[in-house]
Amino acid sequence: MRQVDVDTSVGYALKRTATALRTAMEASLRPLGLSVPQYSCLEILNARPGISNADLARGVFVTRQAMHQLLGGLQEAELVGAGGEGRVQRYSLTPKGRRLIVAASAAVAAVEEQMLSGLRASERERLHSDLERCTAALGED
Amino acid sequence: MRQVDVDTSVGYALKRTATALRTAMEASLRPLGLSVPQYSCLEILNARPGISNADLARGVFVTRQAMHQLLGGLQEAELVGAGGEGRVQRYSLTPKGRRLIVAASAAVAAVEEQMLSGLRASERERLHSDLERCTAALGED
DNA sequence: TGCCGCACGTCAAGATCCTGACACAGATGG
DNA sequence: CCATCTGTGTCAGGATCTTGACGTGCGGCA
Repeated sequence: MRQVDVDTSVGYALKRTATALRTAMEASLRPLGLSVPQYSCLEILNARPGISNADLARGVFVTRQAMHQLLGGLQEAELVGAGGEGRVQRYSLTPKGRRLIVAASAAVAAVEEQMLSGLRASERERLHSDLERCTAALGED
Repeated sequence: MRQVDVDTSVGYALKRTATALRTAMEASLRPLGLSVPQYSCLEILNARPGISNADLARGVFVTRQAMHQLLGGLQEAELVGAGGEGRVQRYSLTPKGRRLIVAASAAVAAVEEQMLSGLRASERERLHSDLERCTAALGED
């Protein structure tokens, strides 16, 4: 029976890296008054305006309920606006939100650049490709 | 100013993979009655018997308080035992805990094998190396 | 047309984790 | 020898996320 070794396990390395990245992102976003889920929400909202609550939740990897109250806070801060015609509310960034996401995205890009500072461009693409292959392999139930 | 693109960002790919791995691990460990933090705790406890609460917390990437009540549940289930001489309690696996971690570790190893099924051995080592380089690059404040 | 499945939004409750705080043991340095 | 500091265990309190459930609208299909 195969076992798991903490030192050689790719899964543990993945968790370590993900945790370090999240910690660095939190520190980077704190001056802007944003948490990581809030930033993720704004980022996706910037890329896909008019998205619904449920689709947004899937993009940030949280439940619809969590996204719901997350959006409540962002609307309170006047960073996102809700404009829906039917039953489903469609959200988009306010001008204030658009200004903030530019700075936040740059801050996160700097963190990501620091994380990848030891890798060349070809190695970065290789890492990205490997990660997506792993995600795809886990997706097949 | 550089921005973040959801499709090409290594950070997002990292988050997607880590989330997929955690979800698969939860499904794999549920039949054994273990959550992911509980499994992580047992795994580290198996590798380093007699470890303290604080060291354990650092290994699982949670706070000491969270680890404290996590250990409470594991002691309730008689999977770990506490034997301390001084002020610091030293924890280790019970025979029951040792039996369970063997099965749990095998289940998690199977999930990890599925995740890496599309990569050859050399590619796996390469991925592991790249991830550790990223972690190291983020560690330098 | 009418029915049924499905996804969405939303409310309530519970669990998990974190922040803040306090007391205490052991190491360090005057 | 004593003061100080760091690390640890522990106790609330609060914030965040999840699970579970309910009502509603929308689209496929007989």
